Amino acid sequence: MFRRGLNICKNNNGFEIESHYDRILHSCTSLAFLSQIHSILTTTGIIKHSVHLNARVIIKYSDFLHLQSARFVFNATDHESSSFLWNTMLRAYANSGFCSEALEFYSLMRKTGIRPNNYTFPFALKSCADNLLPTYGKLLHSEIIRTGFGSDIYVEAALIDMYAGCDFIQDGRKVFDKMSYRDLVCWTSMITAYEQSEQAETALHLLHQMQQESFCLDWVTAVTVASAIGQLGDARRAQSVHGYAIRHAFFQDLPVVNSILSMYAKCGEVEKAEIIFHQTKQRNTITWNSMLTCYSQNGQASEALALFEQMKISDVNPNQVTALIVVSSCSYLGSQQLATKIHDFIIQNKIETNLTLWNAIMDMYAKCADLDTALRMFQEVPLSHLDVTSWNTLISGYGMHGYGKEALKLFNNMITHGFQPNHVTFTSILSACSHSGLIEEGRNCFSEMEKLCVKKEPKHFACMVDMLGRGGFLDEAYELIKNMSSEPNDEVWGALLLACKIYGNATLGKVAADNLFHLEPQHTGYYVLMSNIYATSRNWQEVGKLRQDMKNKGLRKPAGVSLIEFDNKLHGFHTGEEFNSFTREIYEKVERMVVEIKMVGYVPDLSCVFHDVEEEDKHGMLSYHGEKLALAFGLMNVSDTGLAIRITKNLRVCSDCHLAFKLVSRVYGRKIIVRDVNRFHHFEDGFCSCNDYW
DNA sequence: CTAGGGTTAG
Repeated sequence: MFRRGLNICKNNNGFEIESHYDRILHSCTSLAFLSQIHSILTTTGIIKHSVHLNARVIIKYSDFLHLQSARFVFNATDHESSSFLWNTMLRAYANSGFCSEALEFYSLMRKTGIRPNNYTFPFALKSCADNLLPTYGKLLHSEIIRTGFGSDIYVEAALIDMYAGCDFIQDGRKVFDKMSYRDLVCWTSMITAYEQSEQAETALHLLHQMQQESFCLDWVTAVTVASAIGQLGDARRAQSVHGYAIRHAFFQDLPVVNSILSMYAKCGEVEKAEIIFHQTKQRNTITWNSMLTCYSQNGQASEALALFEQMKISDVNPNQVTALIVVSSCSYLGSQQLATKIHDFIIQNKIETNLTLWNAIMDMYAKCADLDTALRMFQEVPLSHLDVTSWNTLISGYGMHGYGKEALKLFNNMITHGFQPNHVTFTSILSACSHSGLIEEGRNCFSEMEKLCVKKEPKHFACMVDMLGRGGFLDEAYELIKNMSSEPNDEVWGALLLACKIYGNATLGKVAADNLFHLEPQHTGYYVLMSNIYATSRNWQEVGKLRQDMKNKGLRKPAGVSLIEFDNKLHGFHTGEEFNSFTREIYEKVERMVVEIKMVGYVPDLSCVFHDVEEEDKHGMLSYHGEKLALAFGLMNVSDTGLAIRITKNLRVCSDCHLAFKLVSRVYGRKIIVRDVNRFHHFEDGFCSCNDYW
């Protein structure tokens, strides 16, 4: 009935039929419905008479990523005569990301003798950018000039995008400069090109020029500008973009909200990002991910994980990006229970795990003291599918746990299997050697760097200085620094300073410290280290001087926090935690703990106390160290004695706590795993896996 | 009758 009615109509007025179906196709939202319409159009023969409807069906199929059906429609048409349907098919390929198909199709078009026009080139160019084919793009450029379309504004804009996409910003700029007329889109394209290649200042400079030519930003430009300012981390200019967006009512557009949210995140303005996040009622996955990133990038990993719990019960679905952020937050916190939970979530929600995410999960397990799982994941992937990051992750994981020999084996395996190591590989292997005291092996690796074509960077020297310094080769370490080809940085001097602390070498320590105070005057850790060196030699005068120096500069010792997982939650303990009903019990436990380990020979190591306070106060301050509170909490709550008590600390564990933990592990018969900023310590029966070498 | 610039992660 339906069909006959249409046929009657068609006989009366063919044009009306066409626009009728055009409307139906336009509002078509499912592939099944589209196929139905398509078959009606074919059997009635309506489609034969309308080039326009053919084009509409092709585009519609490509919207559903059914390029085969689209191509089928194209092939059935009489397309020899004009370039219109060719352009449509090319558009279908290009806009759906089928870049190589698009380019193949373009060359077929040329071979068939169809002349490209101003509509053809933008689509062909787009496929070069997405496909990173600068050579082909340049070829097209000369063809564009030859065929006389070089000053079509759409073609020029596409050229700029193509060059930008292929990382040839300068060639894009040449096109831009030659344009006789530019509209807002061209300006935005050029500005985006600079922003994407991390030339934020140039991007903003161009924006300024654009405004002088009386163009106003639209919401797309605003997004790009927000991104550029985020790159610079300029909180003042961030505020002004925010204001501009509000004044021009761009805040209706979610992409603008998201880009401003992440701009604030990159400027370290967590509170402002939070306000925007809470004000936004219609959030999408990007909104959530931006806020998660904000927390994770600003050192608030626990907040990120808490937000993730909220996201789970929201109506928005986490994706691969979400997984990456959450996984890296968990790596930072080092909680094994959470690691398993997050991994399960990824599997249950069928989040596609590419190699990047796979490596991140491996890293999470390694940093949550579950090396076995990390290794299993590594072995699950065929060798040919692994990348350098996979190897680096495992090498550094083994290194952190003090398995230097295994790390070296992995490193050698990697070379044997023909993988090209990079700068991260050497940082990992050198620090692995350092943690295990494998000095000779470390020296060998270091000297092999040139042969393996990896440039020696300051951080590699820092690893070497750390390794030699811990091993007691202070002079060799200092010589290495003096012979560096580039200027030694704070990491290098920091490693030397640490070694001087271990060996109580105040003279060399002062050399390192003076360099550090010059390079990083705001970094409190170095003042603390140097004054610890003075404190060890009871040079209270110098300790006082340094402390006054810090006071004058308004510096404070960073707050140490120790995290312990219990009941699927993380509990944080700060040094000098306030006394309340909850902590009272814990303090009492610490007191009992100290009494018990004193019976097996514990003598508090007072050198860890920074301030030169009265001796009896010092005892008090030591027992209030966050890691001791966390340990007491663990002893009270982790009732399964076969289970290790796991603690993560944001600073280095101090030597007093290290000693206390060893003794607690013996007296209480408990395994304790501590991750500090540098490495893992596995305490068991009075010993630590680091062999007191850390 | 067909075209272009955009947000998160790494």
